[in-house]
Amino acid sequence: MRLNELEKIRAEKINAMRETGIEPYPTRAERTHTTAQAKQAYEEIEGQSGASPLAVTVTGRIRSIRTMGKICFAHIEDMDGRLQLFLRVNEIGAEAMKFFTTHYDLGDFVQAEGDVVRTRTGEISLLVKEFRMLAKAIKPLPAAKDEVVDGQVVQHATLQDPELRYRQRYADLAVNADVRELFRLRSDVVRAMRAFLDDHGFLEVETPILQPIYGGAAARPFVTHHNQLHQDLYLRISFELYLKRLVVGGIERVYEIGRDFRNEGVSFKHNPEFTQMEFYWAYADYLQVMELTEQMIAFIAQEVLGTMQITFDGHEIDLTPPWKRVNLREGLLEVTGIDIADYPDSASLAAAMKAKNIQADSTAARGKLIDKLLGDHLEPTLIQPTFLYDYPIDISPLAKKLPNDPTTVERFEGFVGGMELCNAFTELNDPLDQEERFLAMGREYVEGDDERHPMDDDYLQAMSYGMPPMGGFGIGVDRLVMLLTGKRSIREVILFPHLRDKDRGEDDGE
RNA sequence: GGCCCAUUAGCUCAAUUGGCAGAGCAGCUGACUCUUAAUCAGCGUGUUAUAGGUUCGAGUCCUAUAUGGGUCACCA
Repeated sequence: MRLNELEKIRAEKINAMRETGIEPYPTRAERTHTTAQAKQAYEEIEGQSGASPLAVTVTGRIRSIRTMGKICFAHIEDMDGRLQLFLRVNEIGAEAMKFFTTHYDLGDFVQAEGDVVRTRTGEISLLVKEFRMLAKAIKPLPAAKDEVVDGQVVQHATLQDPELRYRQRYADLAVNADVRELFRLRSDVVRAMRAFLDDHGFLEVETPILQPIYGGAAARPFVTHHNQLHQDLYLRISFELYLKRLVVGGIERVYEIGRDFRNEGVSFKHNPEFTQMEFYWAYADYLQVMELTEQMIAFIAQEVLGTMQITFDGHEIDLTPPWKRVNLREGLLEVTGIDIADYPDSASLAAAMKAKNIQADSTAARGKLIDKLLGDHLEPTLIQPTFLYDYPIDISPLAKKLPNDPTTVERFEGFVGGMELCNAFTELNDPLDQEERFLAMGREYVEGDDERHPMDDDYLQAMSYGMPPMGGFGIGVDRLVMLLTGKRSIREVILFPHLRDKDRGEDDGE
């Protein structure tokens, strides 16, 4: 390990401690109270006359030290918060005081035992009788200093460099309490989502991440290889086809929360691996799924934030159901003046778009053009929660056609804050129709669009055994967390977002 | 992948038309028995991302590279 000047000084303290017979990395620690428990316990007995002193043992990381000759104040931080340690020569002796001030640094993990007291300025503190090093830090944490003004923590210097924050998330978490809070909230979101689905009779399952045939979404997969089986495998791009197999098997309400992998561009809203939740609901259609969706999101917001009013990207957003419902064709007509029903093929649609000065690739499929219109012109306007419904069939190969319109499928997407949040449809359960769609996809696949669906014979076989009508749903959990925390970058809500490898760069000819 | 911006001390940031690289925090030395961004006195810790180039002289100008950020393309 290469050490800089600061680190050498700390490493030297480790040696000095060992020389006096003190182990700076002891095997065990003791704790009777967290910092918050200690404070709470003290407040409960504080007023009582004749109460005996509250003796506690706490543990945590040293976040501040203020030495004042024969006394010393230091804050330690644990997962619950902070507690001030109050060391006095009167209490521990000059030798122990000297040892503390010369061997203990910011960032060290310590254990301290003593009585909880209130200092003259009113802060509940631990009057230390015994203290012990639990783990000596060699590297100084990135400087972070804050003060509490009117109950608000004001940060004066923090770790801000995004690269360092993402690559060394441990340091980010250690010094930025709001980051810890965000990931606690993320955990709350997932827990609330799970509770909602469990309460509605859904069974949580786990399906393969390594798949011989990928499918369920239009995305390029990661490829890997099983050595002993001499078999290429794909990291899943969605759970869809496996979860629907389970509905064939009789699991009428099923969901999975897990990781999807897509071998595509990285951006502020795309990470190569991201957390997805999908559920499938037998005997329901997309309208019922729509209702359940708005209830679920509202429930999660209420559970996690205590409100359905959120602020995202400067917009006040109200998640209270029911959400606005807009027919895709009508929505596009309103913002672009183009009625896609008037243009049944891609050539005429592309021409209509060009007539409106909208860039259009006339060789693209009609569905792709509609998707582009949607993404460029409609999506950014959908700030308040909105369901867009009824999508063109050619970008929805797993969704069921409208009973009276074979060009359109029963599909909706939910948008909030100008961002796509979820996607759902009435699932196609006709195996012959599905085979035709696969074949059509296969043709496009061969023609070079490597994001199209390969044929999945086993999935067709499953459907051939009989698949009940059902509604299906998928939501990007990371995006939901972005929405609920007001973060514009997906990297802020993923603990270890993907970053380029810093140590390479020479030998991988791009 | 294209374009734009950034990269200076452990952290946050300065540095005039190209002219000796410097502040706060933390760190080191000392003082201080109720501090809390503690205070006071002293100490500046650096391959200015990397490799070249222009120049008497480069943190500053030019080229390339790396990483990050933004944006466009891409993206159910």
